[in-house]
Amino acid sequence: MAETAGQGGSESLLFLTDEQLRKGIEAMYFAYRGFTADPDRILEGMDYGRAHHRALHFIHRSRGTTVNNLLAVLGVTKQSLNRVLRTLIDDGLVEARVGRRDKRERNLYLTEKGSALERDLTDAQQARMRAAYRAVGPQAVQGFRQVLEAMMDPDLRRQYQRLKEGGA
Amino acid sequence: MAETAGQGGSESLLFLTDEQLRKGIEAMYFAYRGFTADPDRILEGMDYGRAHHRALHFIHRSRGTTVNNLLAVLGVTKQSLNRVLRTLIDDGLVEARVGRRDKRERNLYLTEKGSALERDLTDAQQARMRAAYRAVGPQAVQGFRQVLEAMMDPDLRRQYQRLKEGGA
DNA sequence: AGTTTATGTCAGCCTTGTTGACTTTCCAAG
DNA sequence: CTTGGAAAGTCAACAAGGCTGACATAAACT
Repeated sequence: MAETAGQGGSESLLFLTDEQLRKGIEAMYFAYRGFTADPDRILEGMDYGRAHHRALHFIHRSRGTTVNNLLAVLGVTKQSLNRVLRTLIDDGLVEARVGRRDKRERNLYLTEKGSALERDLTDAQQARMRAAYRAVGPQAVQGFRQVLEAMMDPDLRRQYQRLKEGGA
Repeated sequence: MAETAGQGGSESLLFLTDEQLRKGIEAMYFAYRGFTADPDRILEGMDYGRAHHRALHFIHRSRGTTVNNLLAVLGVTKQSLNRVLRTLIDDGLVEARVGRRDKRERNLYLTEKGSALERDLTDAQQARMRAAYRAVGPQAVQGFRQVLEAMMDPDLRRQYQRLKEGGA
């Protein structure tokens, strides 16, 4: 019953049952724990946490981005971000240059030290993902990305797509 | 150079580039926020949070499970779980029956009230996932699940697979 | 009888999120 | 040139949900 896929009509819709959706939910939960496990392991012992990782990631991703941009991407309050950013700047991982056009803005850059940590964290996280990708092949990876994108809130999807292109 | 895909040999491996892996990481991050957004919305205002949702979910999923089992699935300390479980029991959402064979164990069940809340939360979360699944089709969903499963820690993958079957 | 297991609980700490209030700096429009 | 609003920073207080360590009880196992 329910041969893999590819009939003509409505695809049998067996993949939309309550049970299948539950499995998807659980898969998402367990996989996310794996997803964060490796960087968390590196961070513990340092004075940093997952929030610092996220800041480093997105500053690396959009060099010279402003605080406001970062707030929009991360979806936290400026007080919450500031606590994290403060320590990263004080510890010399992030540099905040006064904006050239608009001097109210701060353009954020990773220092050498910041880049080094970001690289370590990303390497760890990518290693797991690379192994998973390799294990399942490009076809499955494409499906993975499609489903994730379809699950995002529209605002976040826009943020996500903006990142894929270039741009600070 | 580097035409799309599908040569004979090793699939060109373009899907394993740093950039592709980074996109995957970001997709995971943004999608997870969407994944939790709807139940969180329901919970806020009640005295409960995401931790209560998880407990309700897995108690529903494995009726009569023990505290120890739940601890293993959730991967938190008993003190942390107890805080959550305590309120759920006191509020009459969860019933803890003394084990029949081993009286040290507590078998956990949802009450009517607990089931009702669990259903609301799951409905909200499933709605988003159903929409996403429907938008991308069964082929993509299969890939989605494959990648997630490949990303899990081995222990968690075992937990996950155990849930798929039956069993308390 | 003594040990181990399952559970519960007290106390205290940390990270990371929140709100609210207030300041400084600076751009831009009137 | 003044004034309103935007960008950023900061202080204080609080909440959720993790954590550790210590200790208590009941039941099972040896």
